[in-house]
Amino acid sequence: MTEDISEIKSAFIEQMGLDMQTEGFPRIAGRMMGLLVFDGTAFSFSDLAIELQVSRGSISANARLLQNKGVIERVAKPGDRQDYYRIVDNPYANMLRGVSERAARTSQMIGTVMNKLPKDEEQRILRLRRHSAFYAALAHGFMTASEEIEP
Amino acid sequence: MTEDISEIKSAFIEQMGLDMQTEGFPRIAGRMMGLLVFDGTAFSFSDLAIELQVSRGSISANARLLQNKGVIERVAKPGDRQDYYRIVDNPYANMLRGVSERAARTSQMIGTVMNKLPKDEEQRILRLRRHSAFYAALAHGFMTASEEIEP
DNA sequence: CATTATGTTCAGTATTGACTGAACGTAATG
DNA sequence: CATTACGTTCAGTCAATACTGAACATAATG
Repeated sequence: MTEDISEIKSAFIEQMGLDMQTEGFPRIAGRMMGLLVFDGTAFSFSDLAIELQVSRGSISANARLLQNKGVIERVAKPGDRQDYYRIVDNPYANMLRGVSERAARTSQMIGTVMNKLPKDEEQRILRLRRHSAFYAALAHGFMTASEEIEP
Repeated sequence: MTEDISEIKSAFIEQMGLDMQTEGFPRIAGRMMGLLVFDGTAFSFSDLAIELQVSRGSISANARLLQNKGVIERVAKPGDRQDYYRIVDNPYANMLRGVSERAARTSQMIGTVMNKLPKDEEQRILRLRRHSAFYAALAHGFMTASEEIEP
């Protein structure tokens, strides 16, 4: 019943890679996150490259990406000048806040378009209002989810 | 203050195209949706091709895409054998349900991985549990948003 | 039946973006 | 100072995918 852990691990990592890819992120970013979530420990820059079997260039790019998203953080190890990365305490709330903000921005953008329309365009204004409300609801939903995770 | 409507319109359409593109959909699908939202009326197949300045092949592919997503619907006009498309009454709730289901599936996938781990892997199980909970919260957030829109 | 209108399919093209690997700059080490 | 370790950058490659346009199938029209 209990498979070899290393098999479970690599399956999980690959799955995370695919998931992130369908969400529009680079696959390597997903695999990197998967590795860090699964093991929980900090990995050095070069260990990441070895473990994930990718070039250092990719590690550099994707580590920065995940760091900017607030998903991983850089930590120092005394007596070692390599960069170490680990998953932050609650990566998910950070991610959600990001998505929520993007939705809110889109909602506002549509509101701006709406306000440019002459007053007598009632039907059109109504449609755009619904459209804007959709993104507002999205933003709200993400915020709710983020608070649910990190109360 | 009030710009020419056709300018607002094309700006809106292009913006929708870009937004959808960043969400991982074809740009034309976004523009098509933008046009249909902005005008609210049904467009014939060939009018869509003309208005959006794209090939009929693209209209065919993207209309099907949006139709499968429950965003637009095909309507018939008496005395005209062309296909007409219009935005459905509430496209947004449909979209949200789709995303919500995807998140729920991922949450379950992680749960499955979790259950394969031996019981003494407590820390790892805890990390995966949090991870799974994240996607569950996401799915829940989307559902909330969908209900908020379409009570 | 011949012609026209309509939508789909598919091969080819263009574009986008991820990834590699080598060159590079910088800082630590001896 | 020379060497080594490290991370970044960038040009080039590869793969995925959007889009076009022509060929096609189907059905309506005259």
